[in-house]
Amino acid sequence: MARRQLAEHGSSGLSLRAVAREVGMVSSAIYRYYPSRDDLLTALIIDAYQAVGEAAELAEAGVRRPDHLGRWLALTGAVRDWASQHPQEYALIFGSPVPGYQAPRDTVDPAARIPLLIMAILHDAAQAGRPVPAADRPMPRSVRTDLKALRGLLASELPEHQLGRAVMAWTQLIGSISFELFGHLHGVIVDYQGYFGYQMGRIGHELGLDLRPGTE
Amino acid sequence: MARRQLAEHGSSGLSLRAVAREVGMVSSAIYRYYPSRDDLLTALIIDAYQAVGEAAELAEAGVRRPDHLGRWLALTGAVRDWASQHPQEYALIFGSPVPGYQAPRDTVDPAARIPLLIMAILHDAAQAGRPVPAADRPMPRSVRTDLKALRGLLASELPEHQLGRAVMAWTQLIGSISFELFGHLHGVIVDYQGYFGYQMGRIGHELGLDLRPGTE
DNA sequence: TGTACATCAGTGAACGCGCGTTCACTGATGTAC
DNA sequence: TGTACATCAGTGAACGCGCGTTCACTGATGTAC
Repeated sequence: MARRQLAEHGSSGLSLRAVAREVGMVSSAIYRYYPSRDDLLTALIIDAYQAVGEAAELAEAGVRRPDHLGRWLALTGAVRDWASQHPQEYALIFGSPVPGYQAPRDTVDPAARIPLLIMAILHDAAQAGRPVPAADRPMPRSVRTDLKALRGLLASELPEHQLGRAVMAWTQLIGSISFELFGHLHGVIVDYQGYFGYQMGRIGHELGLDLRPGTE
Repeated sequence: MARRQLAEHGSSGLSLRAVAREVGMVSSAIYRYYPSRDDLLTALIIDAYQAVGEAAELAEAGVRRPDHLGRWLALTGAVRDWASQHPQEYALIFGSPVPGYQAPRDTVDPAARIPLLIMAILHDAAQAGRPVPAADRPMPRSVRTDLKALRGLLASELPEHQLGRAVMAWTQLIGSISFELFGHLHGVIVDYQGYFGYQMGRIGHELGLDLRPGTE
């Protein structure tokens, strides 16, 4: 019961007592469900990753499969929307790490949901015959090694420089949302949504998602 | 005295009592220098912005003026170095906002130091005859308006799309450092420094900092 | 169908801790005559 | 050169608060016979 309530409610404050308050229980009752604060925190973090991942997947799934740029834009827009609707949960997963808390392995898979979705779009684009933009500059050997390992992990066929672009795109997506949410563009950008869309369009362009298929 | 000690010491913990401990005073002594925790926090934030700004300026100033890409790489490398040497201070200014704290106007100027330096590099590059990359996609009217206002503020002559790229580059710089520092690339990237340099090189390339002068 | 007991979900008081803030104070340093 | 007083930098005890955690408990629900 309370577990479901927790899952539905989400966390607006991240202390054990705040969570208890939110679900209308006394703080000690939480210990019926989680052995300690850190375990509660882990559950909240996993919940948040799943929630944002689901939002992204849902939006992305609503776009025609061959429209790869559209899928990228839907995904990124959904992440931004989710973040602005759940700023506390967003900060919990993408803000400063909680001091003294070490994330366990269980958080890894949920955290990978969105990056995997991005990779899937790039994969589909290549599969559909969309040319992968050429490498525009030399990549250091060590970076190539890291990205080769990643490619093995994903069983992907994309070239390293395209995987590098994907990791950059994922970094930029979260970096951009954090900058907006944490107020670093205050006084510079007024139409955040417009600026975000423009940015993500440019990144999608760099990923080659708007290139005509079969032009390689 | 204690003020200087504070300035030299920096903040490794951000609570008033932690700062007092660090400078070897009793917590109440802090009130001799700052009327409240929020004022202390403001001072620490300004200090941190100035410190990272100074590190960036110093590194950038060490590069030959015509080497615009080198200046960008020096600047970004210095910010990353500073961040990894002062993770707490970095999180204070670029991590999740402190709950209940509202940054006053005094933080605006120090916070603008690095973005202004980035703009200066782009300005110098254009001045030196380096062609500014053409706009590659249409920019929404609202974004154009925001960037025009920014251009007025800076008394700059750069075209809007180049200013947009500059804001993106600034966002990417901090986004990339945060991703590394907050552990989001754990297990994916091993050689963080190499990957960071590669990334910043690509961004400098997109800014046109490696284009031959006079080729426009 | 009724009684006896076990399981379960949650309560409420208490603990020790670090926090921001206040207040009366102490003792060293500087200034006036 | 010596005394009297003001200023200053920092001390130490105390406050109320929210935190994570413990513990003995209560009362509702489920199961056995």
